[in-house]
Amino acid sequence: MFQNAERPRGRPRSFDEKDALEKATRVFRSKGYDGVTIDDLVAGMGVGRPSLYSVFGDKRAIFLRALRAYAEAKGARAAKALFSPATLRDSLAGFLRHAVESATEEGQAPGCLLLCVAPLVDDAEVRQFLKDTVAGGMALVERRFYDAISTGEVPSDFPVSARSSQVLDLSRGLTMRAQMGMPRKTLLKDAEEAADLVLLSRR
Amino acid sequence: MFQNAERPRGRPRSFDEKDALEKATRVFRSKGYDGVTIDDLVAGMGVGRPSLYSVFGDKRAIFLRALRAYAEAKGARAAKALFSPATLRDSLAGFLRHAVESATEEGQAPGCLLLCVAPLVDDAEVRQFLKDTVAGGMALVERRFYDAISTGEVPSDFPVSARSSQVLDLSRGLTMRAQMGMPRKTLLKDAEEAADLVLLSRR
DNA sequence: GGAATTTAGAACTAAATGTTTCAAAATGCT
DNA sequence: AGCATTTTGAAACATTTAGTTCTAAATTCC
Repeated sequence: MFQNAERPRGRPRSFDEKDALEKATRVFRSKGYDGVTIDDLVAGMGVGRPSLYSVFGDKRAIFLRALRAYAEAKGARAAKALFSPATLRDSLAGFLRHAVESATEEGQAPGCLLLCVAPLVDDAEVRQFLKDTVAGGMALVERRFYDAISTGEVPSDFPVSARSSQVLDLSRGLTMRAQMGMPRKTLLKDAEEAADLVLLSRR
Repeated sequence: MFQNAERPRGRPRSFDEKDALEKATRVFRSKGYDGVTIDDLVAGMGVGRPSLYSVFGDKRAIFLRALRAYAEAKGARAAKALFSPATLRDSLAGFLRHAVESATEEGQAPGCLLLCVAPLVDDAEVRQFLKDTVAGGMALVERRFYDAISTGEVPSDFPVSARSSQVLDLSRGLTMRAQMGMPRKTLLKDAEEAADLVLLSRR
C-alpha cells in the first residue's frame, strides 16, 4: 500500500473536511441559517468545537463554504441534466426532475439550500453569490433553448428569455412545494407536465 | 362625540394591537423567524417588553398571529384578484400580479411571510397551517378554472389540476425572485407572460 | 524512546437572549 | 379627591450561545 501523499506531522484529524462540510449542509438545510447554533454544527458535523473554529472559522464562514460547494455540485448536475439529452423536451424534463430529486433527497430535510435557506441570510456576500448563481442558472437554460433553435427543434422566434424565466420559476415552485412536504412522486409528475407546458406553441 | 364602546378600566394602551401585529409581520418578513429577537420585536412593534408578553405571548405566539392575519389578508386579496375579472386570462394575470405586488411592497422587505419565512419555522402548528393555506390557494385557482369551463371559456377537458399547480408554482417562482431583489417591473411583465403561458392550448 | 507538532475534549468566559418582576403612571369609578 | 385597575418602563433574573483556553491524546521526526 502507498502512503498517500505526505502525511502531516501531528495528530491526525478524526474527520474528513469535505464530509464535514456536507454534514454542515444538512444541518443548515434542516434548520435554516439563524436557527443553527454552533452546538448544532458540532453535533452534526462530528467535529470538535475548537477544530471547527480552527479549520472552518465561524458559522458564517462554514455556511459560505457549504453554500459554494452545494451550488457547484447542484449546478454541475443541472447542467448535465440539461445538456445530455438529445431533445429539448427531455432536457427540460430532466432539469426539472433534477430540481425535484435534489429537493427531496432521502435522509435530508426537503428543500434547497440556495432557494429556501440562503435568501434569508442577512449577509452581503451571500446575497451577491446568490444573484450570481441565479444568473448562471438562467444563462444555462437559455443556452439550451438557443441550442434547440440552432438545431431547428424550435422556431427561431421562440421566446427564449420568457420561457427560461418560466422554467426556472416552475422549478422554484416545485422546490418550495418539496420543502413543504409534498411527496416526490407527485412533484416528479408535475415536473414532466411543466416541461410540456413551456414547449406549447403559441396560437 | 360618542365614547366609542366602553373604554376599559385602567391605563390605556399606547399601541394598537392590529397595527403592532402588522409591524411584527414586517420584522419577521425582513429577518425570518429564528433571526428575530424579542428586542427586534419590541423595537419594531413599538410595544414594551412586558406588554408584549402579556398581550401577545412569546415569539412563537406572535408569529402565529401575524402569520394567520397575513394569510387571511393575502388570501382575500388573491380571491378578489381571481374572481373579479370577467375573463380567465385577466383573472390569472391579476392573481399573479398580486403575488408580485405583495412580494414587492414598498417599505417592506421583499418576499412573502407564507412562502419565504414560514416554511423554515420548526413548529408543527405552523407546518399544519401552511399546508392548509397552500391547499386553500390551490382550491381557489382550481375553482376559477372550473368557472371558466362552465362559461365555456375553456374546453371541458381543460387540465384544471395541472394548470392550477403550474399557476401556483409560477407565482412561487415570481415571489422567490422578488425576495432575491428582482425589480417589480420585471416581475410584473413576467406575471403577464405566465398568465399567457398557462392558457396556451395543447397541440 | 523522546521531543516536537497537531488535534480532541472539557471546562471556562463573556455576551446575548428570553422571560418575569416591581414600582410608577394613567385612566375609570364612586 | 381617592381607590381600583390596567399599562408601562426599567431593571433583575436565568438560560443559552459564541468563542477561547487549557490539558490530554495521537502522531511524525530524530
